[in-house]
Amino acid sequence: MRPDAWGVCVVKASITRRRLHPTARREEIMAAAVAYFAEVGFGGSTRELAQRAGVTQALLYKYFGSKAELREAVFKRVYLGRIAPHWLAELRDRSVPLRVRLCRFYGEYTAAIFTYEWMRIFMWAGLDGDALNRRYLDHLCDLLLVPVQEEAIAESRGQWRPAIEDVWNLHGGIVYLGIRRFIYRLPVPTDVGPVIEAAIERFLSPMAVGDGVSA
Amino acid sequence: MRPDAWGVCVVKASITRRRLHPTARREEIMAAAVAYFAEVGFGGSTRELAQRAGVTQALLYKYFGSKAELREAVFKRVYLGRIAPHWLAELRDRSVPLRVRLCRFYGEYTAAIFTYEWMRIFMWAGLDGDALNRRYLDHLCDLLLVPVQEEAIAESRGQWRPAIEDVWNLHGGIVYLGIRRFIYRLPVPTDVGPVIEAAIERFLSPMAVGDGVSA
DNA sequence: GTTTTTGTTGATCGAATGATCAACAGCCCC
DNA sequence: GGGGCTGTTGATCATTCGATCAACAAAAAC
Repeated sequence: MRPDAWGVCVVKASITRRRLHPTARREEIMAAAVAYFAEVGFGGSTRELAQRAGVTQALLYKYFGSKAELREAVFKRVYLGRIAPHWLAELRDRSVPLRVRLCRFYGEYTAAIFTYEWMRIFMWAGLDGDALNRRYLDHLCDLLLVPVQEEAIAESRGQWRPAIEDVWNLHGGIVYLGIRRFIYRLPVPTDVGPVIEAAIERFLSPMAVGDGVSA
Repeated sequence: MRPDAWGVCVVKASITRRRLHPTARREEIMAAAVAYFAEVGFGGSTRELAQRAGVTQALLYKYFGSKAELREAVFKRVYLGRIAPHWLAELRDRSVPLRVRLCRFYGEYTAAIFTYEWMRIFMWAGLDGDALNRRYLDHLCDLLLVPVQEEAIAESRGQWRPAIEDVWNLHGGIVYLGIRRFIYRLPVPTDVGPVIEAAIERFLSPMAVGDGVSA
């Protein structure tokens, strides 16, 4: 392991020993931890993590009191600030057709969460029964899915009243693209835009029925 | 642990020591393994598994050569025979409206896979990068999703040609119900039937456009 | 250049893990 | 009811795990 550090000089193995500012070192460890735990889950060993971070295993405990603490830090890093504040405002902007609003929102949302790290850590955490996971989805529902539901009712002038489960179905169908790609490692279209737009079109299809008659 | 075995008589702890037929014992271990690994993943210890199965840890190795072998047996148990052969025939039966066929199929399909064990073991295996996982989904796509696509084209007399990604979107939206319930442990409707029917209705909505004109 | 500070390491501990083996004991057969 | 087959157990081994600590050395302060 780390064959590059064992090139010519075999005597002094600690060539690369560098002293970093605690903030920078902590950042390096965090980055390695996110990548490592995303790959193998939180059952991964602190030793291999340390090796990937280019430090000793003992050093991890100078920055994180325990493995659980490191795990929590990884969660916070992955979850925090993942929901952009302007998404709600965009979803509520009734000067724009709902179809366009939804396409924009899910374009940005999938751009934010369709990453190897986010998708997998979220799933590992879900299986582990972590509370942060549930809290994130509850928050997502209250903050974004319910507004989608309300905007659909508003745009159809009350003629179409989708259940929240219909919005979850739209959401799930889209998120499942990321699950197929990053969890199951199946091939999915590189550009998910058209697929998402088609899904949104179908989601809004009940609106066209009442709309055509009333106009 | 096993407090019931330590009731009055403390001297002889092996009261419950029973000799079972190898087939029966193997079955007991398998059942315990499916339940245990579904809960905690394959990182769970053989000792706790043995405890739940009511046997010693050493006995596991009389029935399975290694933990990996036991794991494979659990996979096979969970995957094998999960896709009912008559589903394809039902999906192909053009004497029944496609909407009805899809509702019946996904009613039976979700009844088959929306279990704690199947959902979670499938997800653990997916994150672990197991090949069986990918093979199952490839098989599912070829055997059932492509037929759904073809039947949609046929029923619309070629007027609507959904992409396979549209079928995946339908599928994902439905499966996501099980993910929310068994992976994220979120509340979902006890009767998912109406939700699924609504999703199928939206999936088929493009058909209504061309259909009304041509008739 | 010397001293001080502190980021970093190698060694190590106790607990838990997968796996093995001789010894035990329940069940079948005569 | 007494052997004998074999399902089952307790003890044990070698690793690996998370976590700790004194000792080292690179950067900062003077």
